[in-house]
Amino acid sequence: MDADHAVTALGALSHASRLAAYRSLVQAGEDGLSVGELRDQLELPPATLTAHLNVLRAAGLVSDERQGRVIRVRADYARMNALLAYLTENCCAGDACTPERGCAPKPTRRSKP
Amino acid sequence: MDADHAVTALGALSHASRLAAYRSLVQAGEDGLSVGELRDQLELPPATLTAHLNVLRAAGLVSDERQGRVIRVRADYARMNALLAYLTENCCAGDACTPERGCAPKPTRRSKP
DNA sequence: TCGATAATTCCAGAATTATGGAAGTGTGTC
DNA sequence: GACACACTTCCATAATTCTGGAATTATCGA
Repeated sequence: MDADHAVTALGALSHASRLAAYRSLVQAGEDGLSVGELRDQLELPPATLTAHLNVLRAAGLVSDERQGRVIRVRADYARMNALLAYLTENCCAGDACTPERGCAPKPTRRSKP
Repeated sequence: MDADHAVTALGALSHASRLAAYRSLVQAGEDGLSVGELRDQLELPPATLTAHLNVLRAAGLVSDERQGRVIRVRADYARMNALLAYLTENCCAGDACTPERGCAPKPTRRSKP
């Protein structure tokens, strides 16, 4: 994950409809959801939903697979984890903060020695 | 963290200059950086940097404190962790995925019983 | 082949966001 | 007070993103 990819992914998620769609997919797990199921949940016109899905696709946050007439969409967990890791990379000036543990710098450590 | 706050935070980070600024602050740790230090790193005109900082401030991702003539800016780790948690909330249909561990659903589990 | 269903692309007007020069607000120093 | 410095606000232009109707593509079943 480099800066450009991160910006693209964050931009893709920074819209109420797209974030809602993405979260539904994350919560749906590996089976994902069909575009129609997403449409029912979000109540968006088809063209609008497709436009949003295209943004998520371009960002690599979801993948899809045609199954007959329906297209099944899934969240890409690897990419999500890479994004989360990027945001916290080398955080807190080495003060024992990791993506696993969360970031919480020690309460006191001023610059003056 | 609700959907609106998450969208605002993600939107704030979805810009190359703001993401770079935020990551610098995350990596700087609790001491943060002054606006001038950020300006030197990012090489942006003052008005442009201020506009970006205002977006990060409005999203609650950074806080600042005036110290004499300089303004010191810090990343808000609590808010960052809340955002990361929101993205992975209830993920993977309960298949043992947590923000701590990352999301990696089991390879096979189709819907058909 | 024909019709129905699922989803997409095309397109253009509406809305939002980005950029940075010029002017303004605090703050410290002489 | 007068000046320099650090940063902000104001504002107008430019650039990007959003939205959804209409037309199009793809698949399935009869």
